[in-house]
Amino acid sequence: MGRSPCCEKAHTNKGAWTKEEDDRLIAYIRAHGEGCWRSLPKAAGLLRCGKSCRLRWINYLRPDLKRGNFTEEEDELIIKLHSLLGNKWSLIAGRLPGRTDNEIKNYWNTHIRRKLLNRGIDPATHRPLNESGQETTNTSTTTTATTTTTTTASNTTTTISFAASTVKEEEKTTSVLLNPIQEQCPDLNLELRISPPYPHQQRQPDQLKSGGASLCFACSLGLQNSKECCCTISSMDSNNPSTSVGYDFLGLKSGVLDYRSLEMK
DNA sequence: AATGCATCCAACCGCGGGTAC
DNA sequence: CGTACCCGCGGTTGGATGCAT
Repeated sequence: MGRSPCCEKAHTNKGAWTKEEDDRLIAYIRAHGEGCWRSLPKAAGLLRCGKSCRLRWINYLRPDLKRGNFTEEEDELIIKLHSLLGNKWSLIAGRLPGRTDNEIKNYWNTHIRRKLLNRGIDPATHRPLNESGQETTNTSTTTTATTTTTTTASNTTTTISFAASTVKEEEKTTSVLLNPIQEQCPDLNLELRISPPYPHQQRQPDQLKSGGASLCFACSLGLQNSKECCCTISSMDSNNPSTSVGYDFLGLKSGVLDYRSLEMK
C-alpha cells in the first residue's frame, strides 16, 4: 500500500523561494495563523506543497528567528545538549530560542563536528577519539551507575556516571555521558523516563544558573520516593520554593530537565 | 581572469508517530 | 483493529558562495 503523495507534484514549484512567494506565505500566516499545512498552499495561492511551506516558514520566515552567528555559549550548549539527546535537533532547538532545528543541524555538521574533532573528541560519542572505537565494539561491558556529589563553597554538583571503568576520571566529570547509557543499556529509553518537573522544582531562569542541591539518579528518572531514592529532595519543604532547586542534570546546570520545554518551539 | 575545490545552508525526501474514521 | 491522512523530524542533496591556485 504506499502513502499518498503529500501534494500534487506536477503542479508545485520546487527550489528556492521567490520574494513574492515569501510575501504570500507571510501574509497568509499573519492572517490565519500556522497550521493545516496541507491546505495552506492552495488557500494562500502558492504553487508549493504544504511541507515546503511549513519548512520555509519555520526555518526562514518566522519573525522570532535569530539570524547571525552562533555565540560561544550557544556552541557549548549545543554540544552539551547533543551529548545528552543525540541528533534530536528539534529538542536541541527548543533550548535555543530563535534557532531552528535545521540551522542547528547544519551548524553542527559544518562547525561543531570539526571543532570537536580538533579537540580530539568523537562528535558522535562525545568521547576521546582513541576510545570511542573501542567502546562501541564492547557490548558486554557491565555498567554501574554511580552518583557523585561534589560540594563547593558556592554550589553542589552531582555527576552521574555510567562510564565503564576504562574511562578516565577526568573525562567522567567533564563529558556528558549519556551515550554510554544508550550503548550499554539499549532498553533504557531516557526520553520516556525523564519526567516533567514537579511543581516544587520549577525554577526561574535566573535561578537556573546558580546550581544548587541535587536529586539522586532515581529522582532524576521520575522515581521519587522509590527505594532507590537516596537524595535529600524528599525531605525538603515543598512549600518553600527557595529550597526547591533543580538537579544539575548531567552538568547542564539548567535545572530539572524539562522535557516539555525541550519539545516546545 | 579562469578554474577547481571546499564549504555553507536552504530545501527536499522519506519515514515514523499520532489520530480520526 | 486496520487504514488513510497529516504533521514533524532527521538525513541528504545540490546550488551558491568563497577561497586557493
